[in-house]
Amino acid sequence: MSEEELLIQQLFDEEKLTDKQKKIIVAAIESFSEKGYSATSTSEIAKKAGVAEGTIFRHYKTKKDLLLSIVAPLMTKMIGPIVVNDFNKVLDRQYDRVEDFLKATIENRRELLIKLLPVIKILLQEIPFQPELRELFLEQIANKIFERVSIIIKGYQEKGELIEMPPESVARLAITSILGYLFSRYILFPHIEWDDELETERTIQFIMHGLGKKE
Amino acid sequence: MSEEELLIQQLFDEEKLTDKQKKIIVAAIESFSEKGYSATSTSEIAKKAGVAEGTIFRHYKTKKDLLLSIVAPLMTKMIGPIVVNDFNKVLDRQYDRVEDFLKATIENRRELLIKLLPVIKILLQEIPFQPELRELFLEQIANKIFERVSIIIKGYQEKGELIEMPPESVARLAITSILGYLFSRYILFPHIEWDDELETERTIQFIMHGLGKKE
Amino acid sequence: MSEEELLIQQLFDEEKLTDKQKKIIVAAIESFSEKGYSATSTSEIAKKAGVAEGTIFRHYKTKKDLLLSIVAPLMTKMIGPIVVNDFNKVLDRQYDRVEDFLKATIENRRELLIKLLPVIKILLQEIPFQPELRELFLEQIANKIFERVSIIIKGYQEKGELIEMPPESVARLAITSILGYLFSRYILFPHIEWDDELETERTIQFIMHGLGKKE
Amino acid sequence: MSEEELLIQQLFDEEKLTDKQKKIIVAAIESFSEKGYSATSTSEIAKKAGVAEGTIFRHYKTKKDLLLSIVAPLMTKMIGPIVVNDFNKVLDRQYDRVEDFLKATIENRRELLIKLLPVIKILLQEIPFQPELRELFLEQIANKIFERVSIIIKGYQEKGELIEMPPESVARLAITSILGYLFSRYILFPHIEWDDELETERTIQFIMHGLGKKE
DNA sequence: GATGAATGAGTGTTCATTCAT
DNA sequence: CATGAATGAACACTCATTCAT
Repeated sequence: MSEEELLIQQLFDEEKLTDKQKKIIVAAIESFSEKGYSATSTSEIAKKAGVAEGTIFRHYKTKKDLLLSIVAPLMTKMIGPIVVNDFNKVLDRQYDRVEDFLKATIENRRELLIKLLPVIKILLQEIPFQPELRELFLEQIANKIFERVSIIIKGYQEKGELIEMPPESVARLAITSILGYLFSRYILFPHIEWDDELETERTIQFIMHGLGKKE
Repeated sequence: MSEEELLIQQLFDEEKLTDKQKKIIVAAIESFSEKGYSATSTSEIAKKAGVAEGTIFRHYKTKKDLLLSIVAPLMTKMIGPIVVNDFNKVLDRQYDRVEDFLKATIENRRELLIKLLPVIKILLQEIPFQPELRELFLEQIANKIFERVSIIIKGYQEKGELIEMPPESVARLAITSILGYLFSRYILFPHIEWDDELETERTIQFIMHGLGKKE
Repeated sequence: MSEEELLIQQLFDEEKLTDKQKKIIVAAIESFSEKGYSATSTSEIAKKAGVAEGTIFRHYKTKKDLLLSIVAPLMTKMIGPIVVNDFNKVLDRQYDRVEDFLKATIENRRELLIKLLPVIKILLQEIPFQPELRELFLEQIANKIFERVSIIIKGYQEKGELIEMPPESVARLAITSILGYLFSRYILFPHIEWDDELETERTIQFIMHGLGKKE
Repeated sequence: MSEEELLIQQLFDEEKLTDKQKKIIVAAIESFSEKGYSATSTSEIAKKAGVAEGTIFRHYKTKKDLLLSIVAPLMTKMIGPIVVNDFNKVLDRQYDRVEDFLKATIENRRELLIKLLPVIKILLQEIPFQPELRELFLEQIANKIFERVSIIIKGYQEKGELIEMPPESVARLAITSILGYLFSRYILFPHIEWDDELETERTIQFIMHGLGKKE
């Protein structure tokens, strides 16, 4: 729980959350990611959080409000820094090769990613059904990231490190490969033993060189 | 509707479905894929199908039963043939190069895939929450496909067409790339104009050669 | 089942019952007496009887019809003979003493009573809730029996065998004692070992001499 | 209604019942005893109680819970005092003769019994179908009462007031006679005019001396 | 005569939300 | 602020009954 609380503070610290609010958020994340948003009842969240049912609605006008208040900061607070911090390093030529950039990005975000996995899962699950979420996502992620990423990609393309292909396609292929790994790893086959470092390596190798054998 | 009916017949033909049953299935697929399984009520399905609510439960004991009866045939009827028909062609050396195999597989399944997309969407959405579904999926797909695919992959690896990498990893990377494309194409950004043929080509190229530039 | 079938024939023989009808009756008796009339569904009866749901309603217009068709013959066919046969024997002075009459009546009806217990249980359970049943019961039993019994009782009273008390009260006390025994024996404490003969003896003794010690 | 409210308070006073809870209980008792537990719907109770249907389920998890919460106190609160208060008086030799004991017991409980009759009716009706009820009944009544009653009976037997017969049989005969009277009086023939005092007298006389004439 | 698909009102129960305390 | 009783619409599901086959 205290592990989760840290995550909560990382995601939600700026707005001052009361103790009860934190408990509600933690409980909601747990339930939403386990059973899905629609299949989770507010009373269940209240019970798990140890607060009265009414308390939830004092802080969040509706259930959907609660969902948004969980998922929105993920997009604004989490993705933002990645783009700004990490990408700037790339733009500052700190990584000569794409591999190194990818590796570094994944590496120093892995722990955070795993911690955030429940929230990411909620986000991915609900994006198809919540127009507000989709729009928020498109504004915050798709556009911002693609904008930045395009520059990076173009940079590497100019250096001859990446093939000529519209940056959006490059981004799509790279990102879905990484998310595909996470999906297989943590949602489809969580019970299998994974050598995470090796499999990350392979995923990066795949992104860079594909499956075809070089002769 | 008649388009959808064709799909229904393709997926469900063996069991003789009554007229009302078909209408229920069509309505359920539409609603489940639009709003999600949990957020769809049986009364809504009944209204959309133009039948009494009781009629649903005469044919499907529970709501979950209805979900399974929609999604299960997708796995047994759809994936089966792909494995058996297409893969046999590969084993029979009809495709010399992996590219050709991938292309042919995607190409002649594309229409079906698009038609089945709502059902696929339902499947992907509910797998994380329905243990029965996950198990069914693992039995029907993961195991059967990986078994077959391993042979094919090993074959190409022996021919020097594919890099040395455990077949499971190869399969995972290839498959998630394809599904990632479909997810981006039809779920995340369905409103963007896509040049499907070109993007398929790129996805295959990516799978084969990655993003790194050959010099 | 063949045991029960005999009972069915005894109760229902005159009207010619089809095979299916018999099965319905047997199933209904079993379910009604196990779970009560209201808590038993017609579909359940149909399943237990091995007939289609519609078949029940071909023979019995409504569920209540089915109930009445089970319980009514108990009153007309069962109680009738007791009154006519046995009571006539008493009137014919075949039993000098009340004890002997009671003993003989209970004795040679015991097996039948036990077999009919499920139906009796249904009758007792539903009398408070079904006005039709209550009226039928009052007409068939209360009035007919009390009429006859009054004569018998008056006879024994004149012989000085019974105390002076209005015959209705005498009848009530005697009958509830016997039914109270059956209720304790078969409904409240069926799992206890009972010495039936002894306990019947005691019940009769109680009816005749009460609990007070003669000095 | 205010009459019934008194009853409610007598049965349920210890737990503090809200106003709505009382109304629900009163309505449930009325409906259950009029139509039986299974034939009564929760919506009907809600309507009669003037509360929302959801309110019932806030206080009682299930419909059966409501039944138990009505019937259980009858056993613990009603029967308990009888056993403790009245029986102690007997043990304290306050009643020399069994008749006096029986008379006093019935007399000073009659009003309460009549008020509780609806609840008693529910109890008697549902005992055959609700295993929980039967067990509760056996624990609370059968065992506790028989234990106490045995002592009393043995006491009177030693004094030569009661015949030699196993105390359980004595208890069964006495109790079913009293209940048989109540059943005839209030359930089977409530519409007939009864001289209650006289009929109670007769029932006691019957229990003590039976129907046989002393010469 | 027998079937079982079809019905729609009704079942017990849960829901998100409100509001007096 | 926080509570939890209260709500009534909605929920998944069952019911007795009908009727075309």
